[in-house]
Amino acid sequence: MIQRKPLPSVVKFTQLLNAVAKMNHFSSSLHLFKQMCVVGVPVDAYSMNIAIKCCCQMSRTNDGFALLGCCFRQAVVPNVFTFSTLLDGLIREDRIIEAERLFKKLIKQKLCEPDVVMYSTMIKGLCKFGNNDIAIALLRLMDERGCKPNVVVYSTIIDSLCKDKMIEAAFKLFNEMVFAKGIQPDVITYNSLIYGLCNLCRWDKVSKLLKEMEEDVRISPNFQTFSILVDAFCKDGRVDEAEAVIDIMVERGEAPDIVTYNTLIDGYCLRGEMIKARMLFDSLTSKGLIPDVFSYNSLLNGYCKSLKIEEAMHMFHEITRKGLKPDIVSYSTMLQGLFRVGRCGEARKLFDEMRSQGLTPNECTYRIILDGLCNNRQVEDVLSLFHLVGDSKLNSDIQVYNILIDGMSKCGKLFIARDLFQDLTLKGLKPNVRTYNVMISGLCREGMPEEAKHLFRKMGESGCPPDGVTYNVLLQGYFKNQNYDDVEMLLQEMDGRRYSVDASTLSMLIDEMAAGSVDRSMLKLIGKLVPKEMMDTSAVPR
DNA sequence: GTAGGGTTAG
Repeated sequence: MIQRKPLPSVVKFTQLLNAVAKMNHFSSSLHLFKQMCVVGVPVDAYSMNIAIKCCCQMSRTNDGFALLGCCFRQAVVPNVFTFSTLLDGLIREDRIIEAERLFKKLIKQKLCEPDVVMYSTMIKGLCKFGNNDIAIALLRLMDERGCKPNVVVYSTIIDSLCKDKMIEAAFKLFNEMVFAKGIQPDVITYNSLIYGLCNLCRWDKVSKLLKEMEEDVRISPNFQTFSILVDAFCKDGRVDEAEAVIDIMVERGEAPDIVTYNTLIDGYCLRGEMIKARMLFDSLTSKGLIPDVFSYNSLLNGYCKSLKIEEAMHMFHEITRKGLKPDIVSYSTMLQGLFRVGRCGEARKLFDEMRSQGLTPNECTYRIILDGLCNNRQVEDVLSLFHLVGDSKLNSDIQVYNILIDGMSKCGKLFIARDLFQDLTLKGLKPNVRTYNVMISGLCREGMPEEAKHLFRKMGESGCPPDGVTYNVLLQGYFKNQNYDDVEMLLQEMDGRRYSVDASTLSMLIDEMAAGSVDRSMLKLIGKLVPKEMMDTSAVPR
């Protein structure tokens, strides 16, 4: 094109730029734009906007602003498209303050009149930063200023409310859109609502909404809708329902991809249903799909959790045989599995292999190793690793302290656990509820229920109120230390906060009742603390 | 005869 004389029109060039950009080849598109400038194509706002868009999409919004400068020099007048693109770029880069500043400046200096797209972009930015209320205020404002909100504007806010689990507010806005404004929802609006409902496990409402979609001839569930459902069902452990959704996808020609199947495989693995997981995995190739590292990682995790370490190891080697490369997750999963069955030597060898493959342990790998060593009572190794890592980012993690405090007290090194508990505050870390729980459990284990009680009382004041686990741990500690005087008060407090006893506490309580250490007057209270599921005797043969 | 905004997932 650039060799033709005369040069093709800027429109022809712009079509090319746009086509390349639409294929996500932003740097190529930008390169073409630069060449256009060099050969003297008279660039206009259209082509300029595509070039700016390319910069923004590559998270180089500053370069986009530089191009805006070029606009002014070449007497190309930026328009509402230009500014919307830049505004979107800032928001993509989480530069919300600058985005707000730009938006206000555009209005104040009348550089352009915001249209519905610009408002929706700004609203998206506000939502992204948790300002749903301000986003709604802007929705009202645009309406007042004579710019009619459309389905995109509403859907943006509805989606954000759904993500923040504010489902009632989302439906309020949805009803306003449909009934007060007469704006028809589309499949994206529905997908956001379905996602929100799934997240809250409101399955009855989900199916109601799906029916509503089916009845509306203009809208039908799409690939995304089904993906949301598969994912949500799996997360809630309802893997069979997820599989049914996949069957519907196949029927409807919305071919599930490898990611969809991986979700399902992972769902089975998390439930320990390894036979089903494996069958599904083995059936992938016949469906024309090739397992990726994620597929393997789910299986590794499943086999390791089911303590089928040989099978896990076999699949691990299979990754390389299939021409894939095990990633940090594959290695970390295998390490966890090996530690779990006490094969520390092999774990060490695998760790070295991992490093020789150029993989760097991440926070998760580090925690797995610390936890694994603790559980295998390798106290010296744990401590030397911890000190070796020193004051780095890896050790600025409350979870690391939780593992170590728990590990040390379980290995009979309560004094180390206590020191760690002291030290973490010095590092600017805040103990979370798990930190307190492991520390309280440790103190009870070593016969110090008074100190445990003291810590327990301190939790509320420290802005970290005890949870159900804390109560269970402390209750068990009181019995273990024959500290019967405090039991009743603790039980009453549990009842007041609607916490219940867990299975191990319950079995301990039963033993204590049999031994006569629980006063009969407490039986009613204890009864209230036993969750209904545990009372279910239908599974117990008579 | 060309440009900008909203949904899922490891």
